[in-house]
Amino acid sequence: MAETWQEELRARGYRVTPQRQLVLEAVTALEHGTPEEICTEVQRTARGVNISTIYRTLELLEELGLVKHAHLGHGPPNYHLAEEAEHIHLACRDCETVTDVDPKVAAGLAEVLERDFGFETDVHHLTVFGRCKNCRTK
Amino acid sequence: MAETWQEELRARGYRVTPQRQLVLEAVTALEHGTPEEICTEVQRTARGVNISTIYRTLELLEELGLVKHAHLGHGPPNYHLAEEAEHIHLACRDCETVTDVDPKVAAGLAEVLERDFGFETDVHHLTVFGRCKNCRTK
DNA sequence: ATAATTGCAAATCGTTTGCACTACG
DNA sequence: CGTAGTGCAAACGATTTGCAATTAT
Repeated sequence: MAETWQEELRARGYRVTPQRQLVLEAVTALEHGTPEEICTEVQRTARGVNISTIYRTLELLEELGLVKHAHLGHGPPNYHLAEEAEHIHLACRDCETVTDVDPKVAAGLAEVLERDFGFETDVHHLTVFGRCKNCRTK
Repeated sequence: MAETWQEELRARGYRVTPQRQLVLEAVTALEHGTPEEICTEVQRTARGVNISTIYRTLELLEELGLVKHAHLGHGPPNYHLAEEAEHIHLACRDCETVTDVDPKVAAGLAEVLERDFGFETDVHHLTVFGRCKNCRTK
């Protein structure tokens, strides 16, 4: 970890602001958060922060490769740290919870798609919809 | 084909309207259409049809099990006939095209998720993001 | 006839943008 | 000090809703 993200920001001519720190902390804390949820989390410590700043900051952090997002069903996108991006999402259609699982489980799929269709799979962006263990046993 | 969808509609107390016929035809014709696209297609034969009717009708047709939808990236959802739902989507992040492939390719994945996580995979709802053959060779 | 369905316009939700003001470097 | 970043309010695109007029049964 030679370079902190703050240095990385400055090196690219961006500035380190409290808002940006807070957004990154919120993404870390929430693990899977929508812009709205991240905004609420940020506002717990800094009431004045505007939702548009959240959007702009998430875009920036994603450009820097610090966070990533995935689309889980209808709703707004879901942000998480890039480091923790190495997983695929299991989205339950009933209880709406998201479970992270090792991308290994999709290795076979990716291989077939590569071989048969020349398709390069974006594994970390993969979301599998279905029903989780809990909801099935009800 | 003992029961037509028209009979099915009436049996449930719904009515068969030209709008509903047209929406179903449009979904059939487009294969993968957003509400907006379906609306445009419908309006080719019936100018007056309102977009809100399209939404209401798609919801109804989905409830009846005639059509299904999937979420492909950011944009609006994508509707297709339920009969043709037996495929998974490969969504290219560059050219935005969608390729349908046999759900068999995901059989292994579904099996692992079932065994290791008790998760029931909604195979027809599966969308794999990545880059298609075409875009990769550019 | 009469209840379901539609068209329309307004409301809503998530997201983006223009701009004057603020604050990082 | 100068420019990047912010808050705010207004614009935006997709979707939903209330309601009066229309239409399938």
